[in-house]
Amino acid sequence: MSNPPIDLATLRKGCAHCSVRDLCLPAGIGHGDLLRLDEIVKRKRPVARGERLFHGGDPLASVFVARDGSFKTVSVTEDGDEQVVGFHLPGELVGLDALGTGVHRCEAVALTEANVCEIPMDQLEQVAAQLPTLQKQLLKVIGQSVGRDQDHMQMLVRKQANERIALFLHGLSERLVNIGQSGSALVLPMSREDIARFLGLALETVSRGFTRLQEDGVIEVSGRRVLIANRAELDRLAHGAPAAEQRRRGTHG
Amino acid sequence: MSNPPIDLATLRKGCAHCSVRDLCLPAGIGHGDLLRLDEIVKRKRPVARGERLFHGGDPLASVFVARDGSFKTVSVTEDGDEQVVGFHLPGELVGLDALGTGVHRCEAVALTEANVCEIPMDQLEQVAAQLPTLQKQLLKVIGQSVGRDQDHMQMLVRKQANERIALFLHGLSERLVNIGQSGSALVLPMSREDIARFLGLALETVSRGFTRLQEDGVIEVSGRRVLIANRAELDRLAHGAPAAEQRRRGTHG
DNA sequence: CGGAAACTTGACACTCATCAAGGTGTGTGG
DNA sequence: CCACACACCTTGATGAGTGTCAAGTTTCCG
Repeated sequence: MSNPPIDLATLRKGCAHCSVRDLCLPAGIGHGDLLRLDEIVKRKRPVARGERLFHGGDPLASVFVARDGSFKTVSVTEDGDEQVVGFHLPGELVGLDALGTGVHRCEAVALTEANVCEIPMDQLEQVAAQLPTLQKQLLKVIGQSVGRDQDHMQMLVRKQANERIALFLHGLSERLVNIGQSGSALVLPMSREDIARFLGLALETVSRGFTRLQEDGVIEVSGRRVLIANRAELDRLAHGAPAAEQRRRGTHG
Repeated sequence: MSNPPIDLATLRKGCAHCSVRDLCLPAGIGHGDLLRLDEIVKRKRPVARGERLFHGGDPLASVFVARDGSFKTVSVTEDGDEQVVGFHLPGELVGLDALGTGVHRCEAVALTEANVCEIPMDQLEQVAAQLPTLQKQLLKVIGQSVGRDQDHMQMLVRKQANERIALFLHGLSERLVNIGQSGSALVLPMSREDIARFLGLALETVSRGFTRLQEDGVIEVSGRRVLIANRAELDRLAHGAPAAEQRRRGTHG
């Protein structure tokens, strides 16, 4: 259990120097007030792949944000199979599922090694009550989380598997751009099975969908590496249009 | 456009006398503070079936709560077809979809004639900043809304249409009990088509699902009137078990 | 290098979307 | 009060899409 020096350096850095500060709770908060927030943020040592931030049934104690790395939240049914409720990139709050009842209904699992901030909920509420800009920003990031959930539903109501997959890649790419990463050369942090459980599909269907998109020249896939070769076409597919190939032949107009 | 006297009487009543006060924003707020909240709540004249509280693209001005009656929120794709994002019963906040961006991504349509409260967002934030219990309750009702969205996803990932339908009835019944209505003799405020667009199914599939549940003795259906005849069986179906009939014969153990 | 996990591909059955027609109920106007 | 129109719901037939089972292949990590 040795701490590599890089950790200590990272741990010392406050929100002011964080790469996702403009997306996260600190966004729009003045320098002085930021220190108030900084005080209650716990910067934890790296979390290993597969580790959990909380389990289903845990009482809501803190919300979490990854500075880097990503998470999935899964809800485990009594029969033991997992549903993936969401994927969380850096800057996106994790743990809001417990806001309603005070008890987590999901568990948050690290998809990669990750550095996270932990923010105790009671302290967050206290500070938010004193800093109107923080309160406003808190509502905003919660709202963004609601927006992602609705995007998720938009995928799930699509009846065609390929539409769901296209929409998934489309949205993920968009979110990666938001945090300053490439939107066309992705490395998926999650497995095909995770994607399947996120999209309500069989994992084989996801695999076939990726293959199909590659055959159609929309993406290039190599395991978890995905290159978006034809963004316009991906967008079209995501919005429910049939593949371009078919459009020319059949459904013209 | 005459105002029947019953309206005036209703309009005068504040949160303190509202039937859903324990579920809505006033929950847990002391009598004195409640008056502060009451001041910013606008109680509007009844909304007719089919009327909209806001449209997609509208800037977030207010959030709404029905005192009675129900709403759906739908997101309209560019191709013009609707997806039903949620159903909203009395006491459940409507309009939170705009929290993230400040712009509504859905539109809220009255399913029945309804009486609603309108709460201007800027004033709500101001008052919440001054009343910690209100801030806390606001987060809670938002969290409950997030929870309902996750319930919605739980339906959508189910691969069997009948599971989705069973889960839908199960959840709706539960919510009706919450607002003091019968959980076994429901009158659905929404059409089969609305349900279909909510569940990601064809409307015919929903209709057949209802028929099937009736044949199996789980419910009794007559148009929008639904009687839950065998709650245990409904719960079982909702949780992914095969129908009891089949269980005895085939999948024993 | 070996083993396990992750991913791909194939074959087949079954569910469900779709198209089409008929039935039920409700409200409006004669 | 009846008749008509319209929206809503049910039912049937059929084919396409996808889940499932079953091998294989690749990648990753120890």
